[in-house]
Amino acid sequence: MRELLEDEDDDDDDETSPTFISHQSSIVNKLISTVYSGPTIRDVESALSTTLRAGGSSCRCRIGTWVSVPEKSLGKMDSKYTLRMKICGNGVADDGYKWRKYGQKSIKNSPNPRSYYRCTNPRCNAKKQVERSLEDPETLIVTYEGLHLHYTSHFLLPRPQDLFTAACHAAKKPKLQSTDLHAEVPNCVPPEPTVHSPSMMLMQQSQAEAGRLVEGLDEDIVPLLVRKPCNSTIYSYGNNLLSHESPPSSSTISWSPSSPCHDVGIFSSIL
DNA sequence: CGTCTTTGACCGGCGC
DNA sequence: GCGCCGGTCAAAGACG
Repeated sequence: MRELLEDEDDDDDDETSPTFISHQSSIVNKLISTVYSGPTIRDVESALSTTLRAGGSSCRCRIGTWVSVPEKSLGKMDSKYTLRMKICGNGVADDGYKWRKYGQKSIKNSPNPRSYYRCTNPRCNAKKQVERSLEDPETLIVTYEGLHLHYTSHFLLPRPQDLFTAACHAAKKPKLQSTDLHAEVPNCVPPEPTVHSPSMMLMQQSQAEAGRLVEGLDEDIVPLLVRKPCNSTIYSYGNNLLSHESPPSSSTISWSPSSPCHDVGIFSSIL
């Protein structure tokens, strides 16, 4: 844990303020981030600010989801944040959490209904709203509210054989979870996790640490690879767009500071 | 039989 | 106060 905190301090100078109060809040934030393994508002803010500094307002997930973040959601970082995501084929990227749909409403001036989901974990008050974009029917507008008070496995990088086994189990189970847009994983390929960004490496260490701390705590998680099928996957290597049938890794994160488009692993866990 | 989705009803906030 | 609208509830049905 101490190593975790020190590592994160090295990674984020903003939280190493000499004042006691800020130090306290820093510790609290780290404790929270240790228990909560999903993306935090700060994570999102950090990732988004990086993207915006690079001159763009969109991110690209290696999973194949095109993410465009409205700038209006950046100014006020409360417990809500909105993401736009491209539907991949007949499915949509999922965020690894299990959601239960509790309502659907048709919205005024919108032909597309809005679906309301709640995290199935009883300890968690996270919610999300999903609706299709008016401009582009293939784009989903996902609004997240609240934080997941439990841990997911996105950054724990489960053993490749575990992912493979889980993916094969999923392939045997046609029933889809959470949304009506999910699709089955097209290829069961054991991933080879790689990390390109030092900060993301630290995040993975943090997640692994959190996983050890809360081991056995959470059960309603599904490996990201299993739940994020994309028949047509968009990759980003710098400014180049590549298409592949299957991603080399569900948790691979590449980062190019000079590129307006990034592979942002944190968003793959959000979506 | 348990879990999840669907969908109409209900409730509260907000503007007029 | 009233109506509109978005968010949530809960009963019923579907499904494995």
